[in-house]
Amino acid sequence: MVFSESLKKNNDFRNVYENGKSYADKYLVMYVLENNKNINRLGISASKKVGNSVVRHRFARLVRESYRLHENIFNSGLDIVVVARKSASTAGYAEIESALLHLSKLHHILKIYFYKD
RNA sequence: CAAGUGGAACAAAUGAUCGCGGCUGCACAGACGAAAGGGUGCAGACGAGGAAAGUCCGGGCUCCAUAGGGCAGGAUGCCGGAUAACGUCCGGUGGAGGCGACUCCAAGGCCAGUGCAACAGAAAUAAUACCGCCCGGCGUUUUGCGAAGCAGCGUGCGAAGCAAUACGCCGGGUGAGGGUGGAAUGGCAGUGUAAGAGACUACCGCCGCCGCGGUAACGCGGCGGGCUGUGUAAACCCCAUCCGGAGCAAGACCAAAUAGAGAGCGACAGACCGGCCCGGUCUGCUUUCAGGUAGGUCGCUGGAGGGCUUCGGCGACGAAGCUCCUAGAUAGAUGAUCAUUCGAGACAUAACCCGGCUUAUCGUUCCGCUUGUUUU
RNA sequence: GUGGGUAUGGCGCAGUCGGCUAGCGCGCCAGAUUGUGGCUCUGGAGGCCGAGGGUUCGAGUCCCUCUAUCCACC
Repeated sequence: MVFSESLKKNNDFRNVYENGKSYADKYLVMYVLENNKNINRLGISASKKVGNSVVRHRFARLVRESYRLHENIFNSGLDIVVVARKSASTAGYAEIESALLHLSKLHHILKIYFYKD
């Protein structure tokens, strides 16, 4: 990913949870906070309640792939945390991708020309 | 062909594009960082499992502790072997199930001791009390006989007595009959007896001794004892064997920071001692050392490793030769899209490494064996 | 990675050394009381003790495997 890196520290996650804004739908919860840098940082979280290791890893890959393929239309300078809900355990790529883009629109973090389509 | 049984292997496949991880090679910049270290691009081959899971056992490895021995605690538990080790595996013994192939068994010791055995039952381990059965004595009831006697005259009544019967009491014999229980003094049949009893006898069981076979567990045979309560040790316990503790966030190295120690500097600044200078102390500056946080590196994958052949062994396994090398992340790499095929793809993601066990699981293929049916 | 706890009526908890039909409080239902409701009194229903095996004559209790959940330490 060219413009982004991943969110690593527990303190970073904590900061986004406490100070960021959140929207949610059936599959995902998305927290967003401006980080005053010129890159985005993406954090993915899935608790043990969602499923076993295979399910959680697959969720993380689907989110990462969805973000990677649409990276160029995101605004920069954001910390984004995506949390899995329980129904995400059975979701495929198409559902996760549409959910991610839908929540991004609600956050107004996509570049302007995307909305003209 | 059907049903079954034991074992082994595989775990959707192929192609294209984009993307991820470390490795190798080449190129670029020598930017980032105090240092340790590292960056970017291109190419190449490689990149999770049979259980990677649960963390139930065992070992390697690392650090700590440790003269030697014992106690406590824990684990294991038929015998022999395999192994680095095991609670695993192999072979055998005994028992249970199945027509069979075959499967299953925490399978040492309740004649070392202690504890427990509700309810039911006469009684739950202490001995025989209770009931029963048998014998004898006494008393009473009923029936029969009935000398004397009475009525009376081919008979009837009938005290004592005798016999039988039933009940009660006393004394003795007997030993499992009491049907309740998971378990009742070995079982069953007969002899025997007043009634009975291993009291005696045959068979089976049990215990002891001897012989033979086997490394052993144990098996087979013979002789003897008439014979001792049962269950529970996944109750305490006894016996035998084994076990030091912690865990890769182990541990080692580099090392900003921040405590600390030493040396140097009076060139500079401040404070204190002092009337002032010199001098001294503290802060300071430079430097060395110790220390180890953030961060980084190693540990980190070539190993009790896999495959094939030969040899030894019933086998687990061992030996020799040839050959192969196939993840190593550190917030944690396998995904997305398209196309084709089939039966429409289960369970489930390495985290120091191995050997097992247990549990989950869509299916596919192969081999051995058993039983039944049909055909020849 | 290591170690430990809990699971019992709808809820919160007892259940001893294995032994009779598993108890307690709150709640629920019915009745009594009251003009009505509450309080009170009386009676009642509701459990296969997380799941599956095993040991035992007998298991909520003992042993094994599994499931869920909670906690502690590095």
